[in-house]
Order: sequence, then structure tokens, then C-alpha cells
Amino acid sequence: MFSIGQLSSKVGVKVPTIRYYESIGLIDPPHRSEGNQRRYEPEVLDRLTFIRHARDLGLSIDAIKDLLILNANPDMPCDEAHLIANQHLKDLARKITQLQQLSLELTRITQNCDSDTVGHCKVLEALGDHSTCKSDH
Amino acid sequence: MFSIGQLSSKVGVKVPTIRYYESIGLIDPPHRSEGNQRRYEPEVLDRLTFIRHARDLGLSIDAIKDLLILNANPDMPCDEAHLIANQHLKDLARKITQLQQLSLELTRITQNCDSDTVGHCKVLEALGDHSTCKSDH
DNA sequence: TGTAATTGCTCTAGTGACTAGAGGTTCAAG
DNA sequence: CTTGAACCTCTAGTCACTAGAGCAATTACA
Ligand SMILES: [Zn+2]
Ligand SMILES: [Zn+2]
Ligand SMILES: [Zn+2]
Ligand SMILES: [Zn+2]
Repeated sequence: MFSIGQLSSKVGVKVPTIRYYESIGLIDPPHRSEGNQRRYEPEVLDRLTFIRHARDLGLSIDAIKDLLILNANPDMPCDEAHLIANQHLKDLARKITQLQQLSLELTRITQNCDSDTVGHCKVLEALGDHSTCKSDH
Repeated sequence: MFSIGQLSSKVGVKVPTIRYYESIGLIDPPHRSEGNQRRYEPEVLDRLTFIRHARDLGLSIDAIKDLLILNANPDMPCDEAHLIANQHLKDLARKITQLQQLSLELTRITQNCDSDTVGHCKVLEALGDHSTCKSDH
């Protein structure tokens, strides 16, 4: 039996976050002490660890909800889990590509100014003007 | 004199977003028609175009506020503008690196399963267990 | 001039995934 | 038995919008 603070330090999820996860139905409400404090059984450790790691990998709460449902049914096919992971991988790739484009554009922009004052600053000019950009964004 | 809808289509910023920008003080409240509708002078075009492009490049509203203040003082040194842009560039680089790590990790994870059922799914196992990961996240 | 379609107005609430704070209660150690 | 840490609930704030309700003004066309 853990208090919420002990659970928190064991899995590395902050106390308010654990309560938040309970409030959105991601983890079950635990039993309470006589004084109404949360008391967790050891089983919650696995679930919360899973949630923590999946969040660290960037998966959304909704995706994690689905994965947890799957996890609870060992006889189901695991295609759907693969699908969710692959979808997230695609999302990541898209995001990375876009950020790289922005980075390139901004690198170009920031290397352009040989003025000292705002009036002729090429950086400010380029920030306000898409026409000199090489890519869409 | 533009209506908010005309301004919106000219600069590619949605009508509610323009009103939102006004509400947070990013653009000045324009004059109103007799019927209380917003009527914009042409000067707002530049400002809103600047905002739009800077947002597209990923800059925060706060950063844009600072840049707009600079923009209004042509005699000031432009170091601060460079600083803001460079800071954003750093943020971008950090974000990209992190997403690339996640992507690598997830690629590894998703290529690991030769099971058909959830019970022995390596993907689900790896999602819940950081100990097999090659990087921090 | 009549009327209908479009555009505009304000206000509130919702998004995602938490985080911060107020104001109070319970627990564990000494 | 006292003290201080940890816990409780509830509300509101974060960021940059977006959606919707319910109504008013404008514009286009007949
Ligand atoms: Zn400059
Ligand atoms: Zn551009
Ligand atoms: Zn599998
Ligand atoms: Zn990991």
C-alpha cells in the first residue's frame, strides 16, 4: 500500500499529475485511508509506469488509453498497437520535417543582417516578409 | 478601410484570430462603423502580416510583441531582435534533437514484434519499459 | 425598396496535459 | 502530544487559438 507521494517518487510522475490521471479515468480511483487519503495497491505501478514511458515517448493520452485497453486483453491481436505506434511515428516524422524547415529558414534569416539599427535590420525585415523564404510553412 | 473579413483574407489570418489578437493587445482596436463593426486602416496590413509570418516561423506571441516594439523604434540597435531570433533557433534545435531521439526509439520499438497477440507483443512491452531504450527522454 | 444571404458582433467554453495556489485536514516522527 | 510534512478538494491559469450560441449589421440582387 502506497501513499500518493510514495507512488509518485516510485514512478516519477508528479502527485498532481497522478490525481489528474485519476480525474480523466486513466487510472482507477484507489481505496482511501480512514482520513480519506489515497492508498494504492502495487498493481498500479505497472500501469503508471507504462503511462509515464508512453508519455515520454510523446504518445497522447488518448492513444495511451487505447493501448492500455489492449494491454488488458492478452488474446487480442496486437495489430492495433502497432498501428498506434506507427501512426505516432508518422506524426513525429512530419513534425521533425517541419521544424527542420523552420530552422533552415530562420538560420538564413538570422545570418543576413549587417546593420546595427532596427531601421535597416534584415532580420526584422525577413521575419515580416515571407517572399524571400525558400520554403512554405 | 477594410472589414475584418477583408483583412482576414488579405493576410491569411482567420477572423476570430484577429479579434483574439486585438483582445490580447497585439493589434490596436480599430475604428468602428456606425453599426459597431470593425473598420481597419491599411497600416494594419503590415503589422498583421509580420505577426502572421513570425507565427508561421514558430515564434511565440510574447516574442512577437517584443519584436513589434522594436520595429516601431528604427533608431534602436537591433541586437535584441537578433537575440530573440537566435533564441528561437536554439529552441528549435533542441526540439528537433529530442523528436529525432523519440523517433529513433520508436522505430526500434515498432520493428521488434513477431507476435500476433497482445500477450507477447514486443511493441507493447517496449512502450511500457524504458530499460531497453538506448536514449533518455 | 424589400428581402435574403452573408458577414459581423459579444460572450462563453473547450482544446491538451498538466501546473499553481488557496485553504483546510491527516499522518508520521519524535 | 506536538510539530511539520504530506495530503485533501476546488478553482483558475497556461498557450494560441477554435467552436458555438444568439443576435445585429451589411451587401447583393430583384
Ligand atoms: Zn539586425
Ligand atoms: Zn516565410
Ligand atoms: Zn505486437
Ligand atoms: Zn524509453
